[in-house]
Amino acid sequence: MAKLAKVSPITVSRALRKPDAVSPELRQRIDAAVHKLAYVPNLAASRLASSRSHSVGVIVPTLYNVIFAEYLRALHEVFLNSGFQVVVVNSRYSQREEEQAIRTLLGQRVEAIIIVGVDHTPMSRHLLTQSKIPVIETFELADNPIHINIGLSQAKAGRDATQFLIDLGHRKIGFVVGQQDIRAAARLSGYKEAMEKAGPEYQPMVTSIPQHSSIALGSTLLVSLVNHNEIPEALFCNDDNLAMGAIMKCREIGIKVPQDISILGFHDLEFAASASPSLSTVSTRLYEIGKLAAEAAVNELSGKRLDVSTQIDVGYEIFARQSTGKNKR
Amino acid sequence: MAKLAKVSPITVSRALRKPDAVSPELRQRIDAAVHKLAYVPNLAASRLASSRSHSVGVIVPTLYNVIFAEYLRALHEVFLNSGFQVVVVNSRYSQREEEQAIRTLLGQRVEAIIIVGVDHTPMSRHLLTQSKIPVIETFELADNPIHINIGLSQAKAGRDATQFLIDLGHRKIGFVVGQQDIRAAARLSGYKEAMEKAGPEYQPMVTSIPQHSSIALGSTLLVSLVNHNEIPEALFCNDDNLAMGAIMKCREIGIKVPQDISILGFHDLEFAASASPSLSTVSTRLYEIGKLAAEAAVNELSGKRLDVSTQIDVGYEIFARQSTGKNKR
DNA sequence: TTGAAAGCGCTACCAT
DNA sequence: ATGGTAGCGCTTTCAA
Repeated sequence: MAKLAKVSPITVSRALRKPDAVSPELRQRIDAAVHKLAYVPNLAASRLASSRSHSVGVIVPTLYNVIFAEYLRALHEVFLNSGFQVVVVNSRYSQREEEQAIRTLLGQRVEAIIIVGVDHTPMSRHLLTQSKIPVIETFELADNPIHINIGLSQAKAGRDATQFLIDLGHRKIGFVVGQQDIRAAARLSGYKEAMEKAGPEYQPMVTSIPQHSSIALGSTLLVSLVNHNEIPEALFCNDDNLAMGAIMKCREIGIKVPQDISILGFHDLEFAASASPSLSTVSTRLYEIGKLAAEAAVNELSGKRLDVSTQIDVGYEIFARQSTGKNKR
Repeated sequence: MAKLAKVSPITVSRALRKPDAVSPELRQRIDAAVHKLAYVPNLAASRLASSRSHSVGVIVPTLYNVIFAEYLRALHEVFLNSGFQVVVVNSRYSQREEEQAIRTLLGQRVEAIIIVGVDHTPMSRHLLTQSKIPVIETFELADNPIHINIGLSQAKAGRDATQFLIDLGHRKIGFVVGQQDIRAAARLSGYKEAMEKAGPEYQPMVTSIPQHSSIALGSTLLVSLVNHNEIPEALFCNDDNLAMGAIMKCREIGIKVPQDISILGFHDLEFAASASPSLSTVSTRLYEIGKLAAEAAVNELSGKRLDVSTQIDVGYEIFARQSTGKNKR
């Protein structure tokens, strides 16, 4: 490469990184050679020599549904604008794979890690703590954050969501979930707490099929509910995908929403507001979490270490739309 | 690190990569030091020295909806099982960002690239061609594949889908699309071709809002259709997200599907079969494309270069479900 | 503005 | 089974 352009390697390096520092003639010779050879600098060598990777790592539990879409969008927007490449790794809801992902990302010397959740294997925690890079844990609130933590109390959200259904006059309230990740378990515990507090006639009913969440799974879950139990007066679904599927299955088999059954989702995914009936749900501010997380990372990296708290509770909000209503039974 | 365990660096390297090649005592000393320091080998150095990255690059146009979910799932399954790390990069439907993604991935010396689509900037093509690694272009059929190509004719699928609606007796058939990527344009051209061939009373009606596809956008598009035109007898939606949104909006405003309007989607996404009414759509075998692509890459990399064609047409299939029916108007 | 020398942290190769 | 040597392809530092 350097030979083809008849310059020294260091000049090539400079021409590629700061073209202004090189004379026009040389730059042109180099550009020609670069193009001719389809030369792409070896990032491994570059990273090794400069000990900068210009990349950040993002770990999400799934790429197979739309739950983290807005979150990822926010992360991409902020990081790309700040000159960082975003490496997305999918832990597939497995702490083992999450630990593997952390190793991979640290091995790549990403300059920050944004990770969903606050529960990790002891080894993961250890790796993250020792890594000396900014670590942003998101979506939940940690008792003991590794570093920066931006999220909301999933248990509290679950409790309030359940109370919202109780306040509508419902007693038989079911909880519906696919594979039970940690945040689902927290919401479930909030649900149980609210039910217990409401009185003995509020019996928890949990329906679960351990598969990754999807609209189709929501339909399947509703069918299994219909087959096995009496139909509850209200359903608290672990996410909007399940809620949407449940609504559609209700429609198909003639159960009216919300007259016969109230259905409440979680996350306020893109389709919730435009569904028919529109979906009542708990907004978790997915975009905002991503934006704050990325900004926190960028701030840390620029050394600006702002005076903001290391833990941010973004809260949540219950949107009462058409899929829930007062108990009429 | 090596000093802490009092062994040579090369022994550390061996202990980490093939523990069996090292005596138990040393291995133990090394493991202890590794853990104590939370040591993670620098992949940049490893890659540089070994010129192996053990990773493959995947470029998709979006991570913000569910279209590529099954495809990604298949890729992950095959590659992880074969010992490759999967690096997913999002080109956000931009050829410029796609070229950037290619540079990044080649810079990382990924061992193969799986990329959605067959249209790239000349520079992208050049980089890919010169890279000497397996390149798998997916979803479309190329006249001139860079290397391996697994997909289907989007134009033909669009034509047949339109013909399917024509055969149901519909004349006023609309085409609905969000942001117009290349595959959407191909399907649109197929639609126009079928309409033209059907006769002069078949006037193409295209409704488009250049935003990324979502169920919500489908609702919005249907509203704009209602506001601006007479309502068509049938709607060919560029993907199931839009179709789903359109169906829900129809329901909301009292248009009966399929009695008043037939709605056809594309891709057979996870929710299509369980929607209510269930969604007629064109299955594009998302999982199969991903699986074949990953297997082709793994084969190439293992030198087994099988005797299979370098281009595979996986075809497509029209699923006539409940959202389409004979024209009753 | 350009280049020479040194070294980033690993692994391949060859010894022992 | 273990280690010494060299070198991967860049960038940093210092000189010219």
